[in-house]
Amino acid sequence: MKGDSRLSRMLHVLLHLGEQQGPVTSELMARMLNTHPVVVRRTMAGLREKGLVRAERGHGGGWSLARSLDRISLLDVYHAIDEPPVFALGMAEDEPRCLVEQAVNAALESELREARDKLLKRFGEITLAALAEDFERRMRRAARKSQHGGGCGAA
Amino acid sequence: MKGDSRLSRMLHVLLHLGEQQGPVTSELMARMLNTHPVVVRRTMAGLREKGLVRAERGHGGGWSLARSLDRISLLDVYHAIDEPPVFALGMAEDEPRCLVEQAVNAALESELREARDKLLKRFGEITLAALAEDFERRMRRAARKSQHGGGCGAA
DNA sequence: ACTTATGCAACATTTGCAGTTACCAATTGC
DNA sequence: GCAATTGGTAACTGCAAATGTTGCATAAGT
Repeated sequence: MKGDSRLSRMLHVLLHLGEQQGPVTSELMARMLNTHPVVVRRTMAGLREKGLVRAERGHGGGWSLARSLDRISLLDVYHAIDEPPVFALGMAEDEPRCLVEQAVNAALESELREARDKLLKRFGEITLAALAEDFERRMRRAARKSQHGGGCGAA
Repeated sequence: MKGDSRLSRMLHVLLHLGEQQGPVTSELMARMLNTHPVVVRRTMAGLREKGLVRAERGHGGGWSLARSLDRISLLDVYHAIDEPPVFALGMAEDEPRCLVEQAVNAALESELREARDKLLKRFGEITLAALAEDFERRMRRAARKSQHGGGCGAA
């Protein structure tokens, strides 16, 4: 595996939710993401708890946005998926007795914390509406070259 | 495990190498790192190939620095362990057909690339000698409070 | 020769995300 | 009421990467 793709996937389906109006089923989302409905529900559960989306059960049910895309930032989504580790790099021990290792940890933790803080700050400044705009640009550019619409194969 | 600890571990043992003069065996290093000699050899192999350390075989052999600590940066060590992934976050697909996903990937990749570049730039500015200085400070501070020396349990 | 080391391949273990199955709960339509 | 649809959740499997472990070959000192 190349990493935790939950953030990437949730951004993807949220943008699709922003396009379609009316609820979208986990089944359809799963086809968009090339995965399985249970994976969708599992990950979307966090977004529901944070109030980013709503889920309706039963006939005609599915997922819909609880806020407009310009009120959702990448940081909101990151929080909603439970803030998984940003870095693959880690310390050998968390509270080492060895003073050498303490010095190493202090330096690494300081750099990683700063990098993480800056990254999350940037995430906080980017809304899903901005990503949707970029998508529209790509749509228009693609439409000029070929003739088909630009959605997912599943959409 | 909380992440890839190879960078952390290599920094740790390199600082110990800087303290002791004369070769240190993988056996002893393994005790410093609470691991096994083969893990040490496996990871140190990269540093050897990059010319950061030397390994001598046979009686009285072991590992020693090929450069002084002020000529080794965190970035050098990162390169030497083969540049493992910095982030735990990744994309669902590398070359998606869906234009929505392309927009998501473009935004995420751009932010992650920038964060990585900045982090590695910082790594390039930090030498192991700087970490060793911080260790010395911790040593003196600990010596003032208690009576024992400040090395590893294994050292 | 014997002992001490590294070098290296092969295999087992662990950890976390992803995939899958199964069953329950809620809601709609007949 | 009953069947069909859809989310909620637990439990299990699959998989990839770092780590742990064993075994054996190679090199160097005594």
